[in-house]
Amino acid sequence: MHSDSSSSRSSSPDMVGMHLPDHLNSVSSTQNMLLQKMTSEHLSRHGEKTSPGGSKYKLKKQVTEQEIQHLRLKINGRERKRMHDLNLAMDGLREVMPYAHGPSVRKLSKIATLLLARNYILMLNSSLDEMKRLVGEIYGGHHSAFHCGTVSGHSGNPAHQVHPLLGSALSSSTSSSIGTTLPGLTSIRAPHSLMKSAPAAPLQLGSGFQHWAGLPCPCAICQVPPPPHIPISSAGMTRLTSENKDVMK
DNA sequence: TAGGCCATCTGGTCCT
DNA sequence: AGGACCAGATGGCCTA
Repeated sequence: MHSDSSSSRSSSPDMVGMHLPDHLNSVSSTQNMLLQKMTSEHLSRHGEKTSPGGSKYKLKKQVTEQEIQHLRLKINGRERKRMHDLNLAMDGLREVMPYAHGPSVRKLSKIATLLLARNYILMLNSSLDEMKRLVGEIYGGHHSAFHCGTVSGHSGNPAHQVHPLLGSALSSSTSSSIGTTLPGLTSIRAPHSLMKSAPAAPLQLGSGFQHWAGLPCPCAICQVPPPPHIPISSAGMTRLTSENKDVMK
C-alpha cells in the first residue's frame, strides 16, 4: 500500500477499468451463491412460484433472475465507482498533506489521512490567526491588513506559534508550542501507531514526513485533538472518534 | 498467526 | 423508480 498505485492489492481503478464484461465473468462462486440466494429469496418474497412443471413460470423466473442479476451487477458497479471516487478524493487529500509521497513511503491509511488533515487544518488556522495578530501589531492594532478577518479563536493569545512561513524576522518564539494555541493539540501522543511508517523511522510520521521547524508534528496520531472550534456532531464523526479511541489507546 | 487495512457485496434508507 | 449514501459482513493481503 503505497502512495501510488504500486499497491500489491488490486486497486479500485483497475477494477473500474474492467467494468462490466470482465466483471461479469469475475463474479466469484461465493458471489454467485449469494446472488442465487438473494434471487431465490427475492422470488419467494414476491410470491413467484418455481413450480417444476409450469413452463410459463419457469420462463418468467429465468427472466426475472436475469433481470435481478443484471440489476445487482449494476448496483454493485455503481457502489464500486462511488467507493473509487471516494478513494480518489482520499488520494487527493493525501497529496496536499505535509507528508512525503514516494514509492518508498507507505501511503497513509484512510483514518490517518483524515486525522492528519484535521490537525493540519487546525494548525493552518492557528498560523493564520497568528499572522493576523502580528500584522495587526505591525500596522497598529485595529488597522490590521486582515482587519476584516473573522476567524474565531486565538487572536489574542500572545503565546501563538509563528508559522515558519513568517520567518524569523517576525518572531523568535519558535520554541513556543502550538499546543498553546491549539488547545486540542496539547498532549503529545505515543508514536504513530496508525502510520504505516517505514521501518527505518518507526517513531516518525513515515520516513518522509516533513516536519516544519518550530512546529510540532501536526499529525493526528501525535496529537489528541478535542474539538476546539469545529463542531463534530455528525454520527459519522462520532463513529470515527469512537474508532479512534480504540486505535489511539 | 493475529490484527490492521482494504475492496467488494449487500440490504436498508433517504432523496429526487 | 432509480440513484446516492450508509453500514455491516466477508474475505484477501500485508506486517509485526
